[in-house]
Amino acid sequence: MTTELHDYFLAPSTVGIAEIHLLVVDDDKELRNLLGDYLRKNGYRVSLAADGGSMRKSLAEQSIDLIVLDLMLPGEDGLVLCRNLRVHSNIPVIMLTARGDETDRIIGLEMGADDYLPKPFNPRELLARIKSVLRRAHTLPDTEEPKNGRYLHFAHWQLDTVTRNLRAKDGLVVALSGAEYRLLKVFLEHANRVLSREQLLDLTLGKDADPFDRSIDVQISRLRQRLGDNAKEPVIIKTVRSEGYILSTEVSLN
Amino acid sequence: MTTELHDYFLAPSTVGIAEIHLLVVDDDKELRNLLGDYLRKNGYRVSLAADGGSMRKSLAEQSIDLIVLDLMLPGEDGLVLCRNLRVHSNIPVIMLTARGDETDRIIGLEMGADDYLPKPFNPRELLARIKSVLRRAHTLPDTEEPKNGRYLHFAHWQLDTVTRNLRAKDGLVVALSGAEYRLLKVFLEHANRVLSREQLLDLTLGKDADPFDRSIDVQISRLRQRLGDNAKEPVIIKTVRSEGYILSTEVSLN
DNA sequence: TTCTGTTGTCATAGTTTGTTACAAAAAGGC
DNA sequence: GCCTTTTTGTAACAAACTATGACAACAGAA
Repeated sequence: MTTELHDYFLAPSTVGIAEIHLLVVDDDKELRNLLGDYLRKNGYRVSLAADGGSMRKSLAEQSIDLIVLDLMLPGEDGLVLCRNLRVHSNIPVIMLTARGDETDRIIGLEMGADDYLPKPFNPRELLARIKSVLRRAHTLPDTEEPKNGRYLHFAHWQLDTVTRNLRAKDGLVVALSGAEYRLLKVFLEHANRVLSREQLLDLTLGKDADPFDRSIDVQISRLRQRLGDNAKEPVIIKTVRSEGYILSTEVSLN
Repeated sequence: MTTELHDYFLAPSTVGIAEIHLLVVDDDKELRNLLGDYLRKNGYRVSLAADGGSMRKSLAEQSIDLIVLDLMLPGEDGLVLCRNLRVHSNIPVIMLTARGDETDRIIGLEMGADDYLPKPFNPRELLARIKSVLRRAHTLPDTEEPKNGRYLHFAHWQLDTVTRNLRAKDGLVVALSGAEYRLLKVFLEHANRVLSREQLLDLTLGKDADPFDRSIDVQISRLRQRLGDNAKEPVIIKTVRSEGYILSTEVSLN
């Protein structure tokens, strides 16, 4: 009896049963404590941070499920923090901002926030958004897409869900076929995890695996070519021998 | 009471994304109809359902933007329905419930409702919440898109059922032929759903499908040209290989 | 009638995707 | 090391599918 990788992915719902740990980052002490109390009263474990430094400290020491981040922070800007979070982890972020300005909202989402809440807000509203974002974030395997806003972020690549293009910030555009798009999307949704051919088939085509089906290999090969990833020394999608493939986001493509 | 000519000009009947389609699910017939009338008077398109069964039927047949769901339903419980909705779709839900009980509110949000309204409520309150939830749900960082040529978001269009013109908010008017009009109308009525060639033939011509009929393909091609949608990279009407076509209003669902 | 625009059919070209076959690479045994 | 087995990469082929120009039939208007 072997333990299959598959087993690890079947029950991420258990994550939701554990106590969920939020990190509230706001420089306004009163608001911070108020939020902390309110969220605790609603069943969350809550840590607080006043600035980017203590935020990083908390992140290093604890396992955080979601960050509530004020846009305006002394020292570092919330947007910068948010972008860094996006690049270095996939902890969901809800941004708070002083004005309900459309521009801010766009910027917030561009920077990779999972949701956005203009001050002043109703705490109930925040609660609802936290739940909603967590729901999306924890729907890891199968079915629904956690498309937050328009793009899926992959370092500084963006997968355009409308055109099915992959766009780099520098303007480079890569057109993908349907299958390539689905495959890459699945990888992005499960970044930094090994995905077996079985899983990939299931997640892209809803098909179950014929034990000797090489179609995934071929699609991987095609996708790598599109992404400019060399199979001999792949940087984006790596092969895990006899297990499957993994997309790694710990990659800088400069 | 006379109908004046100018009424026609002021309020041409239109089918479009602009018209938002609500589904009210409540077993109390009187309240249901009352709500329906009230919401229609306020500019929404409204469907009604008395129980979980007819709710599902409506959802299968029509493109619904938001559901107003009573907590207490005969047969299936509203909460269960709500949770199922959450799992299987992302249509926003506003829950109605008999008591203004805090517990219920929490439960409602737990189950994934986007908002919650205790009975008895002021219909204007419901209206406000509907707007608020829709605003949140439509959190598309959309509109301006590049670049070389026209890239219009489809939500900005309206199909005029009198003149059979397609009108853009910016004043642009596209005249459609009869077949194109019927086709687009069907797409709008079933936005964000994949429609098979068979269905499209049936819905536009009442014809059933000859398995080797390419006429839909040709009409799609013509419609795309009218809409400025490039077949290589369609934004409005996308091809779903071996399934059919889908009109997407989201800058999403894959 | 003639003219004009609409619509279905057909034919052709182009795209996408799974399968197969074989070479190359990796892992192990000796 | 060298040989064998297992696994992966991918070119090449084939099958399935889609896009659309061209044309003819048709309909309605002038």
